[in-house]
Amino acid sequence: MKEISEKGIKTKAKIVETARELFHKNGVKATSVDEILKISGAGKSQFYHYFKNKDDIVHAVLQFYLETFQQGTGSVKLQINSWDDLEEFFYSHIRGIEMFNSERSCPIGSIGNELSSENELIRQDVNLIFEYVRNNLSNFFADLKAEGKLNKIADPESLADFGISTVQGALLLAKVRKDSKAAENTVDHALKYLKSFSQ
Amino acid sequence: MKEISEKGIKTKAKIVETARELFHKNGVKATSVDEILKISGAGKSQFYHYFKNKDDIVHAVLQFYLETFQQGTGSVKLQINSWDDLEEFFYSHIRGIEMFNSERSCPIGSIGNELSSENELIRQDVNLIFEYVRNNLSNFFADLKAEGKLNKIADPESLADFGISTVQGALLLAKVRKDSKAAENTVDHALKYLKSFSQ
DNA sequence: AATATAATGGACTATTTGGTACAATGATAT
DNA sequence: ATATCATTGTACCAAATAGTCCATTATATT
Repeated sequence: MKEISEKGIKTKAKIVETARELFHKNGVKATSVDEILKISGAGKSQFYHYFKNKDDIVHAVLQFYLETFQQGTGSVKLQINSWDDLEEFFYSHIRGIEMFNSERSCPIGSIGNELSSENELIRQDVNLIFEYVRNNLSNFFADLKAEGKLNKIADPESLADFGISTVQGALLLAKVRKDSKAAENTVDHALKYLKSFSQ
Repeated sequence: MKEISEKGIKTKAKIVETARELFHKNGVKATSVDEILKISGAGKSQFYHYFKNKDDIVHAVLQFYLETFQQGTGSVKLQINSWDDLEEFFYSHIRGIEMFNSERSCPIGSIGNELSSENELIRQDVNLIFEYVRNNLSNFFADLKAEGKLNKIADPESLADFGISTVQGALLLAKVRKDSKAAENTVDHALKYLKSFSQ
């Protein structure tokens, strides 16, 4: 496979989209290649024409998420330049899980949890995305601090860690509870804490 | 299987212990029944003598965790009667993952993430444990409040949600990063926030 | 000792899994 | 038109999986 035609791009994208949905809904290990193919309408030869193996499509799905963040095309915006933006960042995750009746957690964290111990490359993929998010949060705090709008004792990076963790934990809790209320509470408190450094 | 002998109890316990370790290390779906048997040294007939099916042993493992909490026999203590106890609750989780070089997250949350969408009973098992932990945290805050030692605006239950979420998120982040520092940061901040309600 | 019941060993099976082989078709550039 | 290369359909395979069956051994009760 050297080149890839317009048609091929479509086929490939369809497979990735289907895989993404199934991974999010049921998990990676609970999703068979055959199921992806059946739903996407593609054949087996198509799948292995575009992907080396099953791990490779997990990689492709994670790549998709990263690009979505980078291009700002998803429902979660990482252009955080104000406290309002930060609020929006947090609450967009809550809205995200509510769209699925709190029956799913974070599609990225979920893959990280399931496969980090088994596949080092996938762990790195997930980590890369987390780092990307972390940097965006961290930069927001650092910028505020440079402007003297954030308490001097505040450490931007550790606050960013705190931000990611609370979101991940909140989404997991929502899924286990099948209720988004605890996640909302978590996010409310986390935001309140972060804002307490504002000055 | 009506009664179960001393010997049987041992065999069963050995199987549960092995399963618990493997589920924690690799995940439930990544662990085959055969692998559990091979490592525990038990045979197939033994397994299906004591457990209905694979889901049933996941249930048994979760039951074990619940009992460990209830009996206070594990490394995480839920008898929280002081801020020191709460600190210990949080940091014992950090120590827990560091014991495994930050290559594992919470064994319970992990199962919740992997199986909640597929098996409703297991989701309820995990939820029950989370509720148990939540109640312990919540009661601590409520007691403080009753004594006038906690800010009146503080809501014990939502603070408990916040506590569980941060721990879960912290552990997940540690696993994906293969580093416990971010988890420590998270826990530090969470504790600081919770203590800010003290008075 | 006889009986009942629990505990084991291990072969077997049906199904699902990820992955391959290979031929056939479609498009495209010269 | 033809050679080339991407795309697709489908049959196939070997390995792994969860779960069954049945015979045998251990243990305890009478």
